[in-house]
Amino acid sequence: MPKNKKPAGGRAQNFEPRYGKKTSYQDAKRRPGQSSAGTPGSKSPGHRGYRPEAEEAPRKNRWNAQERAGRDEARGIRSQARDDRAPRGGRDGRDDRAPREQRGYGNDRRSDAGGRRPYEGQPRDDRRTFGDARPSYRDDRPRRDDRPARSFDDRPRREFSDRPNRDDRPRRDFSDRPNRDDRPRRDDRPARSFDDRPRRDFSDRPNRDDRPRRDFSDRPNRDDRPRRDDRPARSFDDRPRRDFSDRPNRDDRPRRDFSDRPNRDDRPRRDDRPARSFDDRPRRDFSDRPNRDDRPRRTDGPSRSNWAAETGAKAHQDHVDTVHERLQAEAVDAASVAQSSFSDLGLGDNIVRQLDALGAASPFPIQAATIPPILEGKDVLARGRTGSGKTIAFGAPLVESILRSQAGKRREFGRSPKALILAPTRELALQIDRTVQPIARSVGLFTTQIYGGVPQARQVGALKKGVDIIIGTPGRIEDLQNQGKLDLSEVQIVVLDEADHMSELGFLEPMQRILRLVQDGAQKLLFSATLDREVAALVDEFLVEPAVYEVAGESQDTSTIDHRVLVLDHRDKAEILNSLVDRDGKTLVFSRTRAYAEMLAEQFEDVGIPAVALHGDLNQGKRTRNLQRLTDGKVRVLVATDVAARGIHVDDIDLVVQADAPDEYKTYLHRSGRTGRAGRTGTVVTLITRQRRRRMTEMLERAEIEAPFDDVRPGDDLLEEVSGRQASNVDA
DNA sequence: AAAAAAT
Repeated sequence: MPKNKKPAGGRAQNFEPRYGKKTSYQDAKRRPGQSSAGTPGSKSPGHRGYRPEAEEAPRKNRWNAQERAGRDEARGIRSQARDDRAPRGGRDGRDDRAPREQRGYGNDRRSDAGGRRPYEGQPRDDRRTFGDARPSYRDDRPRRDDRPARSFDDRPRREFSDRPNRDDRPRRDFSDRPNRDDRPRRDDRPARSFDDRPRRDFSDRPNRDDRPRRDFSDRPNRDDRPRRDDRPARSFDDRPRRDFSDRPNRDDRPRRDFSDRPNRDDRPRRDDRPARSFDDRPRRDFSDRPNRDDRPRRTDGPSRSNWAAETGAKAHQDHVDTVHERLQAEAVDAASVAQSSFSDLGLGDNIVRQLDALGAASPFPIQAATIPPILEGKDVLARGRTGSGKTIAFGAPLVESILRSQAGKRREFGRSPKALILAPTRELALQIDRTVQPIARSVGLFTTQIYGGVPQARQVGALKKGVDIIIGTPGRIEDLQNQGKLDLSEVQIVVLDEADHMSELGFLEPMQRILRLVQDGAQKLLFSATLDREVAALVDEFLVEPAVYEVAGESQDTSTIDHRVLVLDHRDKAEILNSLVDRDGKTLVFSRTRAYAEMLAEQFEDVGIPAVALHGDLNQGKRTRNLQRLTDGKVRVLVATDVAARGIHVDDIDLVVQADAPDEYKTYLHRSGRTGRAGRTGTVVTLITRQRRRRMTEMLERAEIEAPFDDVRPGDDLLEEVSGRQASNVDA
């Protein structure tokens, strides 16, 4: 077998080599089921918080050298795959190209056929070494197999990002970049901030007001749209069919949602529609389920509000208003909870102090709403707008509850976890841990992260010592559970962050398997900014009389986000993207595919805009590092797939660019929610081609977002205006 | 299409 074999079913776009991969030699030494903790590399530490510093120092250089070699190798592979790409120095290397003004990428590139790659190549002499000198890594790389103690597998990869001696390293990626320091416009530009902008600029835009709404008025098939009834359930495309197909009494419903809604066009009715479609439904989901009533636990709380129950329908009919179905929720009036403190809500002093240290001095509305019922032990569904503070809303009461349940008990070595927090991406799991861990530590509880893409040893080691709260992603949690290294039987509280996403195809079944492993009486908490009927499959099986909460009056039009849609010709897209991200603030660019995300990051680099990518084809170390570089401000542009759409919090992202429009309104809401967090302002720009206007309009309707559409060409002042730069010849 | 376990 060739040593350099590729995975049989490997992905076409493997941008990163897998360092942690075991050789067949090592695999043969290890028996299935045998812990890897006994292998030489892991040194199974004897206590939590073990830092292998003694042997780490010498190892570090070796690993870094290897990493560099691997990265260069990856670059070689990549440029071979796209050998017509303009080659130049590596992303981390010195940039010896001409100054950016001479390179230019503005209107002068209009003639460029295709417009995708504005820069045709300079000679790739700065990379020649990789082509010839690479065989030592690629073909006969003896060091990989011969080294006895493979340190990569068991080392905690993530420590590289926060290692103190990282800053001391001489190889600084950005400090010696000429084009970064030289850019004068960056520092000189006067107050690029959004505050002095006239806020809503669409109102006085001539071309907008004058437009006679041509898109809709003269479209024949929109006014008399007969196709609507013929079309096979158009708006359910993005929802999992399973909810409807296998429910017996659902099939009987005469598709009321669409057949009796003829007047979508002249919808003034929207606001006066009294009760959203849930009230007339027979509440079949819960009342007649046999396994629900039989369950013995927590049926003692009669005051509990039911989901989809009459209690929820009272005060917020005016704003419970989406095109899509929503869960009926008990709205919490922000004003009514404004006076409460975390102490009032039932949290202990240590936790309150820690929350204060985390910057949460007083509870946000969603926190005030959910903390008391969670402390009471209720199953809770909560919908809180992006950036509204959901992590603390479940994290703090979870810690308090576990603390109370453990009161008087000593922390035993090897105890099984008592709480489980599940997230759809590793980055989100990490981020949740960064909030929950300090809260837990403040009362002497321990958390650990259980997610894939990193060696298991450290995670297993933590579990062996005993952990109270687990935060992770489904795959690795199931994996360790199957290996017998993780016992979920004592879990008392399970949190599903981004619960609607976790109920989608592909996630649902792992979630069901995991939830079946925890004790029947465990408390379940489901959180998401877009909580909807999609969670029904999980709610029906696992939740008992859940209370549903949302914050009253919290709709998208009260948010602090400006939404824009730019209509462009496809051939102009690359150039327009370049000018959109050429700005001072942090910009997050979304693409639909990993390959396009990677390509865009390179494209931006090629025009002198430092950018990194975040997607599932990168190894976890690179994912974590690239996200951190945006957080640190070492790079201002991150191009990501929807791996970054949900939950990820980076301070001060003030522009989100959707290079590919999302297909689903919920995706739009989550991507948009990476900006405008905690009351800050932000702009979301979506690029579409002309033929997509109608789809885009419909999606925005579902999202309840108003956004002006503007035709745009490269060089238009509108681009600078949208990206927050001062337009030269536009009078404010 | 992406994400989530390695292999």
